[in-house]
Amino acid sequence: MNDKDKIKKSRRGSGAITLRDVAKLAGVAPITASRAVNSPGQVSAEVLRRVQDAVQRTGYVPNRVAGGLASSRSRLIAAVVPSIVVSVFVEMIETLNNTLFDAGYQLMLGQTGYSAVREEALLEAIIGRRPDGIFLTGIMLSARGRTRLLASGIPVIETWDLTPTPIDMLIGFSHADIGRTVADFLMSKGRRRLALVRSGDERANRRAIAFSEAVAQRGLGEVCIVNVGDARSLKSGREALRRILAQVPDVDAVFCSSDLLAMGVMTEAQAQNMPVPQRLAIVGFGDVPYVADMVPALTTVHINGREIGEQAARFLVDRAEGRTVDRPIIDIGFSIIERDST
Amino acid sequence: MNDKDKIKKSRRGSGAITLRDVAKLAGVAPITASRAVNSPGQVSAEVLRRVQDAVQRTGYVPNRVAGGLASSRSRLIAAVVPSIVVSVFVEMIETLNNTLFDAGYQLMLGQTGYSAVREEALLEAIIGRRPDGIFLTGIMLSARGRTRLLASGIPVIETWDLTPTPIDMLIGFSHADIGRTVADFLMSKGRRRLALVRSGDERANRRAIAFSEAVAQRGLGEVCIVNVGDARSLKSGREALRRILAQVPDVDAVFCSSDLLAMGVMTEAQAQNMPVPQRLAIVGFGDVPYVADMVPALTTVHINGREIGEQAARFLVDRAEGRTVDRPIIDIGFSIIERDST
DNA sequence: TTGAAAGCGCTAACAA
DNA sequence: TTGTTAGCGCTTTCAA
Repeated sequence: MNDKDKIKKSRRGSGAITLRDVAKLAGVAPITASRAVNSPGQVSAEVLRRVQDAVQRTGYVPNRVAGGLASSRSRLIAAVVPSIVVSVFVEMIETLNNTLFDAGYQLMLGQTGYSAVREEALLEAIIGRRPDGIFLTGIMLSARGRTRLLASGIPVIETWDLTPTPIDMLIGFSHADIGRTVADFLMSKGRRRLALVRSGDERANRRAIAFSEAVAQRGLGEVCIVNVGDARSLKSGREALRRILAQVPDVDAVFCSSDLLAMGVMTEAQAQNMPVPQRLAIVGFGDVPYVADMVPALTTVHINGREIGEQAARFLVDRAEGRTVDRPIIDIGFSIIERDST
Repeated sequence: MNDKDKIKKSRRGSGAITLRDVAKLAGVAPITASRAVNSPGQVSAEVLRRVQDAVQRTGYVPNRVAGGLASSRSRLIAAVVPSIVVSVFVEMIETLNNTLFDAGYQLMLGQTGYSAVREEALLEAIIGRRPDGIFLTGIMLSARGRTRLLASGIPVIETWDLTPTPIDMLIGFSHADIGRTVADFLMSKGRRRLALVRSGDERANRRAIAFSEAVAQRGLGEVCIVNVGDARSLKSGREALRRILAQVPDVDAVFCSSDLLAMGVMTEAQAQNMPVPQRLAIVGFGDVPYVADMVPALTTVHINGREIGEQAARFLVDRAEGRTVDRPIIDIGFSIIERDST
């Protein structure tokens, strides 16, 4: 077959090998070549061989953009995350990405940086790409955002929180429950002067409120709360403990919004010769891998990010392929992993 | 204008609002509506107003997939990372993502999990999506991979390493230089019994070799090297120090492949009552944010991941928009940040 | 400044 | 099993 050179380049287009080129080389119609590539079972052995041969010789890679346009299936899933630097989300995204990839989907990543303006722009960019599904970290609070997502008709999964009114699917857990449970846990250990270090976001706020209420209910008075805002660093944890000690010198337990803040509190406690857990109990949030191996090992709230990512991927793929998801609202819960810091 | 309801749904397609619908509503041709949306300056004020009004009323979001197919510009950049769980890459990816987004590009993320098979599949999936650029963490070593990338004609940037034969653009630094420099640094501090804890990858290997050679040149004998493979956890750092101590009880300095491993070594040293830095000096790699605030603060090799991400984004966008990049091969260097652990 | 025509590269629908 | 036709929703090209 020496008609290989017949391939002509048109004035438009990328100039790359197309399905037409492959079909011509194999001596079949484009649609037959398409079937040979995408559903080999539908095609005779002879045709399959010839097409595969042509693909080999040309180095043809199917253009999924064109395929997506024709079939209205992009095989693209978009994920919205506040920031991948926040390690508590990283394993979730990794698992989401890998599970999707194994199912033949690609992940498009968007970061809001906890900014509403950016989130708005991101949503527009995402919907414009017509992904087969959208993964949201957290609940979509903005009414405009909800409306747009609903109008787009794209399957959406909200995560990392609970709400009675999800846009579509949901996998999360109760932040209020966590606040309450950790407070009860610490009080059951005999701690009486509780403090809390929180980041600025809404979910941390709800944990903080529930924590305070649980403490108030037992008549242990006000909880000293330090809000570190966006700064989710070890350093801000250290500073936070200093601020707490200035206000409540006899503090005996601190619940932190993240494991990193907890490490900061622990570092500062050690620097100030306050033995952990004897003098000060510390509870983190997230259970990132390394906190189990610190000395002392950190007690923390475990969130199964991998399971959220995997389950979300499965839901999104099911919906993308036209299957209905029967129980698409899941409370995945949480657990307190008790280690040496309490 | 009550011809809004004239919009008919064809049997194919997603059923979403299209540019045609908007054009019809505004009483102009589709191409005019396209210009009003994409280059408002090319259109009369009256037309602009009518089209914008129609966009508002319909909630139209342009389909970038179709636009991309027509213009052969997807405004998508693909990034290949070993794993986003490895924190040393996270800031780079975050910055890459944000810089691209601000320039109007979306990031598609792919993880190889350090697996060659996965990398191969990922490359195929990526090229099939015809992104306007490809970001690679590391150098593409596989010949097949290089060939495919070259054949695709897509701008490629390799990072995090140096090579005389990049596929296209490159931003990196020398791992051999790092190994040598850290060895010299430790020896200049009077350390004589050096050890090294490394992960399994090729770049860590090159740092290790150069480190050993520099030590051998000064006649200080064999360096004890522990390879922890894929396990980049704090725990494996702890185990590694135990193994080193079994072989070289009088070890006085350890260079680690990552800050996390270094934290593990430090944790184990504290657990064994070996004062850091008096008895044992520790050097990490990566300078992830929190190691500056630990006690003792970690001396480490700083890699400017944010700059790599930002510069790479700029290069890729330049090339995507048809500009040529004049010096597309950059050695970004590294630095040793001296803190309390040495 | 505006528009008509002709694709981009692929697949759904229908027919043979 | 294979092929023909007609789009998917947009933009390029060329013309008015």
